[in-house]
Amino acid sequence: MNLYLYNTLTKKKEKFEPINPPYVGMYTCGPTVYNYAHIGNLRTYIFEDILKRVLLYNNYIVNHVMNITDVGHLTSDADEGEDKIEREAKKERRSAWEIAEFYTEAFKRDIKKLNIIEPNIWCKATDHIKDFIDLILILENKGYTYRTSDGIYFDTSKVPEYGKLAGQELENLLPGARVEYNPEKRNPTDFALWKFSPKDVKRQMEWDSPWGVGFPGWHIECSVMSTKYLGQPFDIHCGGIDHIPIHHTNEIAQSEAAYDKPMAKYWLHGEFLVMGDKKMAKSEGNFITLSDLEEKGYHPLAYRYFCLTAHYRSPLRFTWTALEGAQRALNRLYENMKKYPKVDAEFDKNYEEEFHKAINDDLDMPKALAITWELVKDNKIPSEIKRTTLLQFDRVLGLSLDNPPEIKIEVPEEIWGLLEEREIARKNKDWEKADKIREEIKAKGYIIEDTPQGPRLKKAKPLSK
RNA sequence: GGCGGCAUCGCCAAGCGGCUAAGGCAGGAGAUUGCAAAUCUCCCAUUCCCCGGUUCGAGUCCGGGUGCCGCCUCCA
Repeated sequence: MNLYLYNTLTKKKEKFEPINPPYVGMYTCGPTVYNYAHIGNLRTYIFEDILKRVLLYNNYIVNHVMNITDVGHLTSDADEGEDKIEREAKKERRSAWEIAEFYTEAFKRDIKKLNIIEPNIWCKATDHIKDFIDLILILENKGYTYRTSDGIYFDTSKVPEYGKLAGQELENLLPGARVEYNPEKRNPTDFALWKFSPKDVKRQMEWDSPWGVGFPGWHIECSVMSTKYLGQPFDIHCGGIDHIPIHHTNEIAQSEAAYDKPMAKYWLHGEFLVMGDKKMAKSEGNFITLSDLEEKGYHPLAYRYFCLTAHYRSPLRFTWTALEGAQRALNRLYENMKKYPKVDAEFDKNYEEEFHKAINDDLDMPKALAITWELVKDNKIPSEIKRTTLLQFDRVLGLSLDNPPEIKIEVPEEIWGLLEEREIARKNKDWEKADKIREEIKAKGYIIEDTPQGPRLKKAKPLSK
């Protein structure tokens, strides 16, 4: 079955044809590890995971590379401002290296909880300084660079196609734009390849280079590491939609200038998660982390399910009610799965084909989920077949349908006491007292479900906002 | 100022010119329960922001409004 993907480069849905089938090289821009990821960041990684799983489902052999930006990402793309990692280190009174290490681990924990398959290769920027310098040297030899007082810059006017990914013309960037003006730059879109360490402050992360002590620019990192591990051109490059106009545009400029061939064949971008009507962003101060969700009693996979209800190229509006809905829907899938007998059976070919068609149509996960529900509700399909078919779907959905996670909650001693008291009242058919205790427990944030096996506790969830 | 996108049930959200406008959540009715919860069954948009147009046929294409968002600062 053909796979179709929307390519930002051509602005069209295209038939996916890897350069060297059945191998697929895929590079996804990883996190800058100066803080926890928020669920908006994580939406993109979920989208990329779905993409990868769909490729695997189509029997491609995927080599997935993800970078960790642990140096060089400044607080402004105008190449002003501080290095994000160093700034955070100062704030937390830890070394830059510790900060990077700490948030890298936090990130890896998050994606694990979301059932995101780990990349085949993780690469850290600080492990590739020599490679960055090598590429800058190539660019320098080809005349693409120039020196200013604070670094080595890439001259974007030397690239006729500059901005092709974003569809932006150089000339249109000036008027009204909120660009910090750097008088030493030849063009407003020029960007730093290598930045010199400031004279007055000692940086924690800095290296020698042919141009002086300093650190690499952000964009060079992805250009170098993607090509190093995947060759050039490689098949797929992904990232958030925000990377189109600058980061990916600059990657393309560098890589194609250096090697005179396309950087990647397909460029895919995930849309934003929005909060109210605004995007979720650290700078907007409206961000929520995965731990925030967990603290409220939501499972990370409920968030994954929530993300699957929207197409990756549409903005998705986050509300607590919508997340609650996702959690409930997912629980229902789990409940259904538990009922089905665990015996070997062939999956249902018709449903599988429908599902396959949906995911191959530019990852139409909302459709795929709709098909999933149709199957669950179809009483013409025997339950053991439902089970195997759903497990087949779960190779892409990644919702752990075969092994539903238990939501662990911490219950204080006090609640256990009340619960016991209520059970005694119930045995004595003192319903009034039992209901009163139930109310009391509810007031303390827990909901009781009486089952034939005894009472079960759940954390009450705030539905507001 | 430039570029791009979006407006579909109370909420989230599919749909990309043609069967009766997916699906989930919420809501309603019933089964179950001491009552609940959970679970199960059934019901739940003659209509797609507004106005024109193209077409045998439009939520889907075109033109014009209105409202909103993103990017051109950092961002997934």
